[in-house]
Amino acid sequence: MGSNRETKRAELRERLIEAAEIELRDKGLAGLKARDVTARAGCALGALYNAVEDLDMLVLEVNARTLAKMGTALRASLPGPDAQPVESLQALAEAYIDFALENRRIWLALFEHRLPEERTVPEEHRQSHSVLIDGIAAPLARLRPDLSPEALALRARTVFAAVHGVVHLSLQGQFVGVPLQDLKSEVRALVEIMARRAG
Amino acid sequence: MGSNRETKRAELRERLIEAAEIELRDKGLAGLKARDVTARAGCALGALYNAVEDLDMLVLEVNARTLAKMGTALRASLPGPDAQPVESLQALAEAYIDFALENRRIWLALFEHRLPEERTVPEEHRQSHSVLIDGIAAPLARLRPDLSPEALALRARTVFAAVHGVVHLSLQGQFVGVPLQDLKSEVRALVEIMARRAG
DNA sequence: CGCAGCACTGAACATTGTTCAAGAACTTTT
DNA sequence: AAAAGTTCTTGAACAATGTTCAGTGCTGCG
Repeated sequence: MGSNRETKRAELRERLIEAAEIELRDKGLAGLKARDVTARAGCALGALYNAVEDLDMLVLEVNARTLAKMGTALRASLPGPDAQPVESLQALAEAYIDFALENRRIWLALFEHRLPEERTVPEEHRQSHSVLIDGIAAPLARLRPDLSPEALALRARTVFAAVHGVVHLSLQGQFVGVPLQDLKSEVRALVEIMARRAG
Repeated sequence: MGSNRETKRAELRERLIEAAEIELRDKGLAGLKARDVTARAGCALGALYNAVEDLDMLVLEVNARTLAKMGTALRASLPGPDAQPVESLQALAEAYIDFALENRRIWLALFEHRLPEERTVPEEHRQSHSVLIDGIAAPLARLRPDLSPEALALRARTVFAAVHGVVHLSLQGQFVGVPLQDLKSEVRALVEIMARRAG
C-alpha cells in the first residue's frame, strides 16, 4: 500500500489526524503537543509541518470529524416524520447532551479552540458546523408557521445556542453552570418552554 | 505612600493586576504574557511570582474584578420593584449583552480561562461568579410561584446559561452563532419566551 | 548601627511550536 | 537503467514563553 507520493502523503496526514484525535480525547486541547502527536503517528516532529499547515489546522481537522460524527448521532436520534415537533427537538437536545458527555474533550475542543486573531478559518471547515443546527429548523417551522424562513433560520441558531450554553457551562463545571445531575431535566424544561409557547 | 513591606507588596500586587487587566483588554487571554505584564507594572519578571502565585492566579484576580463590575452594571440595570418580572429579566439580559460588547476580551476571559486540570479554583473566586445569577431568581419567582426554592435556583442558572450561550457564540463569531446585528432581538425573544410561558 | 528576614533582579532552565539544512526517497527524463 | 530533478523526512536548532533561583539589596527591629 501507499507506493506513490500522493498516497503516502495522504496516509501520513491521516495518521496524524488520528493521533491528534487520540491525544485530544486523552488529554484535552491544552494537553495536545506536537511531539506527542508525531510520536504517536510514528514520524519525525518536522513531518507534521509538511503534512498539514500547523497544529491549529490539525485541530480543525479533528474538529471536522467530530462534527461529522455529531451529525450522524443527531440524525440518528430524530424520530419519524409523524412525531410531534417538540419531540424532535427534545430528541436532538438529548442526543447533543449524550454526545457531549461521551466525547467530552473532543466536543469541548470544538468550542475552545481558537485561531490566532489574524488567521481565519477556511470556508470548508466553517460549513461543517452546520450539522449543529441542521435538524432544528424543520420542527421549529411547524411550531412557528408565523416566522419567515430567514427568521426561522435565525431562531434555529438561537435555540441551539441556548441549549448549548446550558450544556457547556454545566459540563465544564463552571460555578454558574447547572449541576451535571440536573442537566438533562433542565434542558428538557428549556426545550419544552421554547417549543410549547405560541406566537 | 507604601513605606512598610506589607504595603509595598500589596501595591505591587495591585499594579500587576491592573497591568494584567490592560493587557487582557488589549490583547485577549492568549496574548497575555508574563514579560509584558511585568514590564507594564514596572517590575522584574521574577517579582510576579512573589506577588501572586503565577499567571493563572493573576487572571483569576482580573476575573474577580470583572465580575464585580458586571455585578454593578447588572444591578444598575434593574427597574424598580414594581416593574413586571419580565421587564427585570429583559433589563438584566440587555445589560449583560452591553457589558459583554463593551468589555469583550475581559468578559471572554471569564469563560475561556482554564486552570490546569489538577488545580482547583479557590473558593473565594468561585463565589464571585454568583453575580451572574443573583438578579434572576427574584423576578423568576414571581413568574413561577409553582417552583420550590431549589428548583428556582436551578432554573435561574438555566436561564442565565441559555442567554449566555446565545451571547457567547455570537460574540465569538462562531459559525453557528447568531449574527451580532440580531443578537439583541433574538435574546429579547428568548427571554420573552422563557418568561411568558406558564406552568 | 547591625543583623535577620524578606523582596527584587535578571539570568538560566524547561517546555513547546516552528523552521531548516542535509540527506533519503521518489519521479521523470534521457 | 542511469541521471537528474523534485519532494519528503529527519532531528537539530531557534524563538517564545512560564517558572525558578542564587545573588543582591532593602526593611524592620533590637
